Amino acid sequence: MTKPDRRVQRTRELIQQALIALIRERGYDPITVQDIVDRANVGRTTFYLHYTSKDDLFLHCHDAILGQFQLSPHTHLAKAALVGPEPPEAMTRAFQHLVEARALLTPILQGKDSLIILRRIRDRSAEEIAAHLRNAYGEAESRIPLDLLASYLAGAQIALIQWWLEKRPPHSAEQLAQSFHRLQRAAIRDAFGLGELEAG
Amino acid sequence: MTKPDRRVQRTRELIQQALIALIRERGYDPITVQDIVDRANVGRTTFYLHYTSKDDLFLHCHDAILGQFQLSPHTHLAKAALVGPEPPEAMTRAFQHLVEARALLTPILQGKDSLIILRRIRDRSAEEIAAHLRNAYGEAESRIPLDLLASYLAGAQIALIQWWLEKRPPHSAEQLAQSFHRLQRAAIRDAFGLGELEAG
Amino acid sequence: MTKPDRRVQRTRELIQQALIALIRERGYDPITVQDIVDRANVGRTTFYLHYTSKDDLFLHCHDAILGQFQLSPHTHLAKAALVGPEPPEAMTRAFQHLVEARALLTPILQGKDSLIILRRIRDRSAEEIAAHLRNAYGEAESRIPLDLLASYLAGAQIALIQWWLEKRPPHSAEQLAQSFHRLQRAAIRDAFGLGELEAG
Amino acid sequence: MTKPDRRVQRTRELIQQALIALIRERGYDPITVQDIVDRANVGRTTFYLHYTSKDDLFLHCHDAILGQFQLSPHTHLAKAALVGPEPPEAMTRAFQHLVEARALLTPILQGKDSLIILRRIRDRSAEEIAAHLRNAYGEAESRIPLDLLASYLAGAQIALIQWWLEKRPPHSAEQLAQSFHRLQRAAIRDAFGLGELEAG
DNA sequence: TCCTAAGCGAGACGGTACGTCTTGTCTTCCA
DNA sequence: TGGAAGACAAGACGTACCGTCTCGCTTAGGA
Repeated sequence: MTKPDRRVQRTRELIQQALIALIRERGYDPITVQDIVDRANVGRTTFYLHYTSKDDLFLHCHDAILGQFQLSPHTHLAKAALVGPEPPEAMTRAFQHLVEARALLTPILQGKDSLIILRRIRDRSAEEIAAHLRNAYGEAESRIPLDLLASYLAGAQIALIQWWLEKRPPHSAEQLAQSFHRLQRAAIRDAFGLGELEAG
Repeated sequence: MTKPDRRVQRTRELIQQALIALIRERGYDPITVQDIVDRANVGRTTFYLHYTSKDDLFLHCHDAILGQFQLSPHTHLAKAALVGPEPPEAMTRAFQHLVEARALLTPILQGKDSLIILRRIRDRSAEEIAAHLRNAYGEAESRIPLDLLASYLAGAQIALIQWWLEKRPPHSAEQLAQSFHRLQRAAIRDAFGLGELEAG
Repeated sequence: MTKPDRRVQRTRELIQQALIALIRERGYDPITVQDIVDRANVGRTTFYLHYTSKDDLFLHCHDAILGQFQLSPHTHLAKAALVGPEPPEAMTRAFQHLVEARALLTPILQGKDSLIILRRIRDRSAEEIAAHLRNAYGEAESRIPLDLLASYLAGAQIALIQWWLEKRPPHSAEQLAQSFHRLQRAAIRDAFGLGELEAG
Repeated sequence: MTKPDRRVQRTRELIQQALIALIRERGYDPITVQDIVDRANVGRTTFYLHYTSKDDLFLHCHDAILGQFQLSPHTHLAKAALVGPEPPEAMTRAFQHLVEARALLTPILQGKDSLIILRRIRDRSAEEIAAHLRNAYGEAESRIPLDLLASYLAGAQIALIQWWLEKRPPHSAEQLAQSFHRLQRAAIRDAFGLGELEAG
């Protein structure tokens, strides 16, 4: 049996919070391990005792980061949500939330070192979408392989968010949500042959 | 006036070819400047005389790389191409070409350092798509902001290629082309309200 | 009053024996505190409870080590012993003993960290020699300051032993003893003006 | 052919001088490689380009250090020098020089890390003495193996210097020289059976 | 045809960060 | 309640690259 050892937990949190704080200040790439341990008031060795590298630490922070992307396929891809051209309220709120989280997200979306987590977000997102579609519509019904479709949707979603946060186009969160909703709906309808139920 | 000096040109080519060759062998990230100059039989100084960094050199190689992504919106998003559910032949060929170029592309798509060029490919792709749509359909006609739509399509395209080359799912190039074509068509039809012309 | 506490004694012995054993195996320098506590089946804290450092422990082991240098001035510098050119039997035995103790002594004589104990052996040896000479001949009789003479003899003795154990010249223990005896005798005779009693 | 490259020579001198200066200030042991490169205004890498460790550097400084021990067997063990009880003038001067060099020598004689160079001084000294004796008196003439005798004399000499510089006894340089001379003379006379030519 | 400036190979250099190692302290928990 | 277990802060270590720098050698292209 391993004892949880409250100290260990505390140390890890100190280190993770130090990283998050530093990312907000200067972005991810220029941060060094020394910066992190200085900020966390922790010995260099201790850092390597818990994480193998800065990237490894970063991956272990993904809960703090993934949580920012609050786009759950269960709500924004629910069958009911895809009927009309209006996006579910939750999606609009999610896009609004992204703006607020920009300080943390921008450095992550831009830094080259954070590519790993971006990839992970994308893959996890694709998996969730695929699972949801398989569940809600059934694999066999689709004219397009579900894994392909999921990858398409997940990639488009990430790209859209990246584009919006980086390029800062003048579109509002509502507009974003609506456009994204339309495009998703079109893709899924096409895949499952749901026809044009209304003009939109 | 600067004289072209054939030697300068030759040196740059040596360096670029050295990089391309090394990428094929081990991927992009682990390559060091020293590796490149050793391979190119060139002095370290000479390298920095022409390029400011490995990334800078990489960007100057982008012709050699961008050329591999032979997806031009002028052909695969042409109005005529979007009528039926069958992808234009050129698109199928482009996907087939990607498989052949896998040895070069995979390290680039995966390495974190190559994020820059990936971003550049994506942005340039988005610009081309936007220009094409503006030209072919007119900005005003769209229910979705054209820049947003272009970003969506470009992101989805890159993600799909990445997914296909990395995960190596069992779908053929033809299948890829067809699915991708359907999804693009659905998005554009939805944006421009072209209705369901046929069952597909 | 502190209780002797047999456990404390036991722990110290465990630690000391661990050190001695490790010295025999790999020499002194590369041993770490962690090595010692692992070998002794003792907690790190416990070690520092009894000794302040590896060197400190080493000094507390000196009985186990000093005992190997069985050269007592009371016997090998006794007035009677210095009459003839033949060394006292005890001295020959002492040199023979050194060969047997080589496994333990060599790492100590060579390791840089063991300089402390070597210095201590030398100083103690010099003190003993000085006390003996003062006692046997009287301070005033010497043409050479007794502390200087003692230091000279002690230094020469250590050096000879070091040289013999390290360089492994082909001379036998008997030869060593005889030569060393002659040289000591010559030094003391010169100091106290005892003339040439015989040809030797 | 290797070019000497004046820069390399300069760098090495900078580093060596930095070490010597630091030894004078704080002794040898507590100096770190970083201290040295800081003082020498040299990159850490550069240090390791020329020397493998602090000790290695130290050994390469031995000319600067060995020179302080100006006791050449050719003068202080010359046949002529051993006739009378008075030490050659050069020996007295050498001992006087040692006092002046105390600031540099004391840290070296005491620090545990400098054991290496001390050993080297001792060995080289022994070799020189052996060579001189072999040359001046002939190997066969000695009742004592010459290498043994040389080791004895060299060890005694180092020990005496160490004792004098460390313990700072009230004896003058002249006294030291005289005593040391007598003892050496006695040892060599005994070895080569030169009898007592005079009372001394 | 020479000669003179540029391009170049070679590699030393200062610098930054890395991941590892050992030390001595401090905490927790068990017997 | 003392000791084993081991987390921890501190900081030196030797390595890997970086981008800059001198140093001569080669090699045109204009005189």
